[in-house]
This record gives sequence, C-alpha cells and structure tokens, in this order.
Amino acid sequence: MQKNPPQCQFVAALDSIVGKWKPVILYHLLQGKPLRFNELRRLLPDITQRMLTLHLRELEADEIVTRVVYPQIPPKVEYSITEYGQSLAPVLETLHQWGAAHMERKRLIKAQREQNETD
Amino acid sequence: MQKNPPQCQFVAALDSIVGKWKPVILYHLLQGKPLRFNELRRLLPDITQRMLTLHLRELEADEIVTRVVYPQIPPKVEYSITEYGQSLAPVLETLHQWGAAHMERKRLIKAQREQNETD
DNA sequence: CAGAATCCGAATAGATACTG
DNA sequence: CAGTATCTATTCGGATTCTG
Repeated sequence: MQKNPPQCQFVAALDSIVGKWKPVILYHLLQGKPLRFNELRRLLPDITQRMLTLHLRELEADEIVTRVVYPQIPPKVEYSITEYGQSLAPVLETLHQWGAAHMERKRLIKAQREQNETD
Repeated sequence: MQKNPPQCQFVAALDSIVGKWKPVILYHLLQGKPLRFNELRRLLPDITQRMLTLHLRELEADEIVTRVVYPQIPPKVEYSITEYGQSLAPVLETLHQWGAAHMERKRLIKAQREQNETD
C-alpha cells in the first residue's frame, strides 16, 4: 500500500470489511447470536468452505470476531462478534445507507434514460 | 454478487469507493480543487497511468467525478468532485476515523506482545 | 462437523510502448 | 498533456479431495 497517511488509515478500515463475503458475514454476526460454521454456510449459500474459513480467520486476526472451539465430537465451533467488532456497526450502517441511496439513484437515472429513448 | 438485499446495497457503496486507488483519488478531489490528470499522478506517485485512467472512468460513470476537457493544445483535462460525489464525504470520513483507531489499536497490541516477549 | 491442502481459472494490477 | 493498447505478473476465488 501507499505511505500516504490518510490513505493508509482508510485502507486499514476497508481491509477489515472488504472481501467478497466479509460484509455479509459481519451482517449476520452483528445480529448478535453466535453462529456455527455450518450455520454461516447456510446463511451464505454461495460461499465456498474455503472462503468462509479464510474470511473468518482474517476477521479473527483483526479481533473483530471470536472463534470458540468446543472440544467434543462431533466438533462444534462458534463464531461471534467481539465488543470491538461491534464498533463496526455504525460504519457498516453508514455504508449501507449510502449504498441503498446510490442504487436507487442509478435506477432512476436508468429509467429516465429509457424514457428519453422512447421520445 | 449475492441476491441478499442488505449485502447488495452494501456492495454498491463499496464498489464506488473500493479499488486500489479510489480512496486516495477521492481524498484529493474532495479537497475541492479541480485537478488535472497529471496533477493527480503527482499526488499518487505510485499509481500507473492506466489505473488512474480506469479508476477515474469508473468514478465518472458513477457520477461521482466530472471530467472536463478543454479543447486546446496541449490538451487539458480537469477532474472534480460532483455535488453527488460530495455526499460521499461523511461516508469516507467515518471509514477514515475507524481505520485510524483500528491501526492505533493494532499498534498497541503489537507493542504489548513485544513487551510480554521480554518478560 | 469443521476444517486443511491442492490445483486451476478468472479477475486485477503493473510495465512498457505508442499516439492525437 | 492525457491518454490507448498490449502484454505480463500477481492476486483472488472456486472446485475438489482428504481428515481428525
């Protein structure tokens, strides 16, 4: 990455939440309930096992989620959001708001353009 | 992307600001002053011409920046943030704040760990 | 159940050379 | 000056197989 200070901090934030599946993972974990590995898989029908593992490991490294292993057979692993991870909630909310408005805006522009074409 | 609605809107927002260089480009343009192509290059010493062009084109397509061509020789092209693009400012600011705190946190944790190693 | 390991293809980004 | 075009290197994600 760059040495540019503002950029760095920005990217530090993005690294924690960007990734093809991180937003959804966080979305579900932020509901508060701890989720098992396969529960998450069910909630994200299209994710591969591999990507789920990788993303969870990154979130764990950032201390945004915790991984609790119950030593039993069959194994049980629960993921939950940390207190620190909860500080992401407003950040995600802000992004979500803007994203929703942005999609609506694009939709409107597209509709207008199609209207003009029929003129 | 997924069909999951919350995810979609989230990603719509991220698409507009994520990309290896978009955050810095936006950071500079949000200062308010229109910038020429090569001015941006100088502000982003490590970006390639190609990536700068590509990212600017995407931002233009999202109507976040405007591209004004002055038909003269040598050519002059100025990029500036649109009014709509300015609505991103608070979003970026939120991310930046969290990112700064996150980096500081990591730094502290690392320092602590190194302290423990000398015990 | 919750993964680790390996392999492969697709998407991203950089390097370089050329142009109106 | 402000790009295009092309080619290559790197990264990322998916598919598949195996395991405690």
